[in-house]
Amino acid sequence: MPLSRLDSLPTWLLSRSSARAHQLLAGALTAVDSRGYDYRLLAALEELGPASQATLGRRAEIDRSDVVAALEELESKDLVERAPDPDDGRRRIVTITAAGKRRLRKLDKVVASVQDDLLAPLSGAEREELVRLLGRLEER
Amino acid sequence: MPLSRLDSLPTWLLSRSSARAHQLLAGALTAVDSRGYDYRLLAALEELGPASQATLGRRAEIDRSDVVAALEELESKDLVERAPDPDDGRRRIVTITAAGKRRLRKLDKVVASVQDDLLAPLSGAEREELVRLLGRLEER
DNA sequence: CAAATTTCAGTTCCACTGAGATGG
DNA sequence: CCCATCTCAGTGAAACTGAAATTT
Repeated sequence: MPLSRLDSLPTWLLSRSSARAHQLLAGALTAVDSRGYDYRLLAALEELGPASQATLGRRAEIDRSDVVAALEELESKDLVERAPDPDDGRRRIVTITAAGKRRLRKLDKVVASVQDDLLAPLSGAEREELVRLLGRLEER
Repeated sequence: MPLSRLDSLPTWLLSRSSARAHQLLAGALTAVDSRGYDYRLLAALEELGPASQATLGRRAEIDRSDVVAALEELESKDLVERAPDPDDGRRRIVTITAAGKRRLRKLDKVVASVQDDLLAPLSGAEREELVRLLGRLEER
């Protein structure tokens, strides 16, 4: 029997797998008292080095309003520090702390384990192919 | 240069492509005065034939509470009809109307065009492979 | 009695918009 | 004057929860 209309729709399949990924991630991250924004911001910070909130938000693809709240929480946990940029009064420069780096290491492990869960039905070659194809989708 | 941490994460790639898919779909559907729930419900209706609201909701993966509101709206546009099930007083049987079928044809075209937009960077063989891999993810 | 269906009311999360304040 | 940044307040959609009423 052929796949039904819905079950072969790429948008439907993407939505389902993304929802499942989100569910796995959210569960694993809240179990270690973090949220998805935390990992994305910390990872962006390590990649970019100290950066303005706007730059971080663009890299982590988080809305400007949400960046404010998420960084406030990270700062309250001493995972990042924020200081005014001496060269540009509009900016606040965000820096990852030592505790932030340790947290990022921890989250790296958690996130890697979620990838493994999610991709369990696929072989190594298939996982690479999936990543490649999804990456190609971003080219426009 | 290697892919950065975020850019090669399957969960991240899925989240991005799903968000883009959702954005394309929502835009295209609101342009024809529909929403995502409408298409999923109408498609499920055509696939299942007349069905109870609960059955429809399970097939279209829409929460029981949201099914009620979405069907009320479809009924107000005369795209579906609801009648009590004579054999089971708990159920309301939902049937697609002629206008509903026409709307579904229209939405099929809209949705197909969104798939094409979304998958534009991929060849035909790659599209099939992507669908196959995403389908495999559901096996657990 | 247990289980399923429909419905209502309310919550939570995410992504976003608008606007104001500050500064380049 | 215009643009970028940071912040706050609020909006809207999507997904869900709890509970009640009805019926099997």
